Amino acid sequence: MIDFATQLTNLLGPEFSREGLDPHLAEVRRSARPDLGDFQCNGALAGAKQKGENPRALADRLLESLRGQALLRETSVAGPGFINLALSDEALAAQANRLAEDARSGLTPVAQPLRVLVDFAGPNVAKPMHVGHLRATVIGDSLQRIARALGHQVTSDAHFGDWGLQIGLLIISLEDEQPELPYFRADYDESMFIEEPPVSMEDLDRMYPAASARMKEDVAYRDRARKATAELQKGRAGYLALHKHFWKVSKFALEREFTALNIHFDLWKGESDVNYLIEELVEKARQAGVAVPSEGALVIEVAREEDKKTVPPLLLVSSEGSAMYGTTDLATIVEREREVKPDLFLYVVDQRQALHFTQVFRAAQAAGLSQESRLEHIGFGTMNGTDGKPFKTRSGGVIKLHDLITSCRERALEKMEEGGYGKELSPAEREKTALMVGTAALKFADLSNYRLTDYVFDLDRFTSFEGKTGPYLQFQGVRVKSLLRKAAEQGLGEAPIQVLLPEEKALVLALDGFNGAVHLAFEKRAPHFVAEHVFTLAQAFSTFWVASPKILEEKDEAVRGSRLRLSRAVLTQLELGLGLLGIEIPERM
RNA sequence: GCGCUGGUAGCUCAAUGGAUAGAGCGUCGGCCUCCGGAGCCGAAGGUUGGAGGUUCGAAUCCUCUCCGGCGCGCCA
Repeated sequence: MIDFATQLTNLLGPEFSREGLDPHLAEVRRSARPDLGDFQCNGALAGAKQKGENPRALADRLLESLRGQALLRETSVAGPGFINLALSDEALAAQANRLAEDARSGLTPVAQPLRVLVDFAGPNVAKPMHVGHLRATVIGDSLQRIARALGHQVTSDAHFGDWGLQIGLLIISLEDEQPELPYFRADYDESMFIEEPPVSMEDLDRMYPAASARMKEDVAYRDRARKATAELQKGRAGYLALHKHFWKVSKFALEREFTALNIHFDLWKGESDVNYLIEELVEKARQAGVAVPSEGALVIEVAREEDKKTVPPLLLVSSEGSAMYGTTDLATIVEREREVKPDLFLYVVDQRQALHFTQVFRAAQAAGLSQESRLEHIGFGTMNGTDGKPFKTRSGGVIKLHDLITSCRERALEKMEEGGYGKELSPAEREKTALMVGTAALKFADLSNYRLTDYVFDLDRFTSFEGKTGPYLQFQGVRVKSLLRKAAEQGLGEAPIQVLLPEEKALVLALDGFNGAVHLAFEKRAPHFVAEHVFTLAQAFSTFWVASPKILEEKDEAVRGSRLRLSRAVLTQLELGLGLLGIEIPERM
């Protein structure tokens, strides 16, 4: 099925072409003036400008052959040359029924599916996920869901940060704590491997910040860490064994969070997985003259004449001989080009790393590893506390994602109990629902903001069951589920949708906007368009709900059946739309 | 210093160069013999940070400027 905006655009397109104008000018959108029409087209204004004629006259000619179209009840030209289009009742009803029958709720796949690689979350070894990871995770997951829904072939990768200096730091930190471990022996070999990990996640969490802080003041310590890093990368067996331990311990802890958030990755590749490619990568770049020595290191120059800013070179090999952040990113591109062959790479990473990605993408182009045009950095702003500053605990520490999820879940449970809802649920179900509601609060709050803006985290506001929140949207879904459940119990069936009330018309038009919202969200790589749509839909439903009270008691079977079918269509779209944001609707709450 | 971002209602945020800039919260006023009222309807509240410019038309594009956040070679 095709949404109204597209149908109308397709109708007007040939008319613009006939006038010798670009059919793109025919783009039709929802009207800003519902009193004048359901949809509008502004193309006559720009078109008349090109032709040097009166826009109203042009608009009139464009509309001539549209008269008598079954789709339209009325067409008119207003103001300087706005084209207003009003839909016929028949068209509205027909579209409503098509939407209700469509399991995809009107969502159409893209004409040209792409292989899309989504790199997001980027959790690190030894560092529990904190609030900073929330946005990357939630936005990245939503983008992968949206891309899949549109028919793209998506591969998602957590891109585990398990390489580089942080591992070197952990190694020397552990060496100081437990020098007796076999992994530090120069003659270590695999037969000495001990299955039991030498550290717990708590140990890593304690060691890393301490070592990181010490490195900043203690130059000798930093050099030791860098040396350990270089040795690890060169394949020192004992260090590789430690790396394996760190990796396993960290991944186990991280998966707990991803499971709670209902987030899935196709790949859980780490930076260490591309280490085998680095030597060849560096050698080729050096031979091709792309990589050049500079201040003792090996770099790829990426500055360009047209740059307004100075773009520093990408550091390929440090003076210590170790691969850097950008190096592993380049190697990762090589591996992805070989194994996934993406048409599009999306890197969902904090906006503060924009410069880094500029460097990597240019270097990838320069070294012939990929095409810059296919590499995209999807940046995002930070999550701040109610004081407007980056979100911190009272003592000034970083809040762990796990604790954040826990407090959302607990608050959701409190709200449910406060309102006396969910009483019929078993304690286990209630806990499960509370987690669903809590994560919905967290995700919707994040995804309803445009990704590049910073936003203020306010637990009370986000977990509120009223207003523009995840729980409110779930609640609307729960209401419909309850209605449909009762209808089924009473043996009340559906019937073709009739659009009788203005609230029903508004609801059908809202439903019809889903397809456009999802496509726009992917084009802009901005899930908030979906969030916005779902909220608009929920509001339209609520208005309809009040305008057509007691559907179950409606005596007219056709009217009752129509409203039940319309309600079910709403539920389908709410579930799909919220699903694109990674939010589930419980049966009861 | 250079660059990237953001600045919209009291607060938190939307708005693919289009008509009268919209929501949520808060405030004020309505609607409960209600399928889940955690809802709905209405009102007040704006020189879109400021100044120029482009355009038939600017929150949106350009220039300058003020304020906040951030980034600028051996961390990731």
